[in-house]
Amino acid sequence: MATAKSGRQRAAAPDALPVEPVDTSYLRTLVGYNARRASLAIIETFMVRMAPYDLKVVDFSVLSLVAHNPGITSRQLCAALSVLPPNLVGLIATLERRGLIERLPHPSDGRAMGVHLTPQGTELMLQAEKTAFDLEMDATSRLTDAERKTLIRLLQKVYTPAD
Amino acid sequence: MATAKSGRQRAAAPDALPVEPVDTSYLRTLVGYNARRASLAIIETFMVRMAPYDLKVVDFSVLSLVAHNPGITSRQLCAALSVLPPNLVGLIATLERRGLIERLPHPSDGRAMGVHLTPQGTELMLQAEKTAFDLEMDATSRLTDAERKTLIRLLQKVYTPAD
DNA sequence: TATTGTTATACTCTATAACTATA
DNA sequence: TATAGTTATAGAGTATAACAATA
Repeated sequence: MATAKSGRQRAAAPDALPVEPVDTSYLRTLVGYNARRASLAIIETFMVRMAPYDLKVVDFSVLSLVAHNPGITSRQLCAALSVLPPNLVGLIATLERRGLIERLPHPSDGRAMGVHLTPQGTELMLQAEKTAFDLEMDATSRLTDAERKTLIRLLQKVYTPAD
Repeated sequence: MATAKSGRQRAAAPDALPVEPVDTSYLRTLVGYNARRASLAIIETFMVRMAPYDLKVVDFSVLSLVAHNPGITSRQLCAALSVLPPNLVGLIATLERRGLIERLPHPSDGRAMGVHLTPQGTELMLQAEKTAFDLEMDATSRLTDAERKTLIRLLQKVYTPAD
C-alpha cells in the first residue's frame, strides 16, 4: 500500500458521491497491510496536531531521544532512528538554528559532538510529549487501555528480534 | 521515526563494535512508534522475499486488488490504496508492459478502463500471495496464531473509523 | 459542470560516493 | 585502518496544476 501524508488525497470529501466498494478482504488478512494502515492513520493525526510546534515525526523522534539521552551523538541518533548520516545533518542544523538543541564537544571522542536540549527545547518537548500522549489516546480511542497495552506488546514482538 | 528500506544502513554489521545503548523507553510507549517499526520490519522482509517477482509493496497491492476485483478502475485503485492518480499511471503502465494486467473498456463508463489480470498475472499472483503468506508467518513467528489474530483485530480498530 | 485518466513538473525523502578530522 | 561528521548529488516517492475525453 502507498498512502497519503496529508489526507488531502483521500478518495472523497465527507459527502462525496458513493464509490463502488472495493473488496480488500485479502489484504486485510496480512499483518503488514494492517500495521501500515494503522501507523499511517496515527501519523496523519500526529502531523496535524504537531503542526503548531512545527515538528515532523522525525523531528519529534530526534528531540525525544535527545531529551532522554542528553549528549547523544549523531551516530547514535542515526542508528536508533535508521536515518542515514547525510540525511541527519540538515535536520540537526535546522533544530539548532531554531534554538531547540545545542551541540557540545563530546567529552571522550574529539570527532563527535554531543547533542543537548536547550531550555527552549526542553520547554517545547514538555508540551510536545504531552500533545503526543493526548493525540495517541484520541487516535486509538476505540481501544480500551488493556487493548492498547496488548497492541503495543504484540507490535514489539514483531519488530524485536528474538533473543 | 524514519527508517531504511534496504536494511543496508543498519547501524552495524552482525559483529560490529558495541554501540552505547540508547534509551528508547519513551518512544516505545507510543502506539504510533511501535506500529511504524513493526510495519517497516515486515515491509523489509516483504521486499526481500518479493524481489524474485520484481514486485514492490504497491505493485503487489495493486495486483492483489485487481485479482480480487476484476475490472476495477484506476479511480478505485487510487482510492483504495491512497495513491494519487498521476502516480498510478506509470505503475499501471509498467505492469501492463510486463504482461501482468490488461485494460479493457469499461462496460458502462466510456471514460474509464477496467483493469484485469492476464493469465500470466494470475499465475504470478498465485505464487506471490503464497509467498506473502509465508513471509508474514516468518516475520511474525514470535506470535501465536491467536496473538496474530488479536493483533490484526486491534490494528483494524485503530485505522477503521467508528461506525 | 463534474469526473476519469493523463502529462508535466515540483517537492520531499532516501541513498551513494567522497571528503576531513580524529581515533 | 576505521569511525564521526560533512558535502554534493542521485534516485525514489509524493504532490499540484492543467488538459482531453466522457458523463
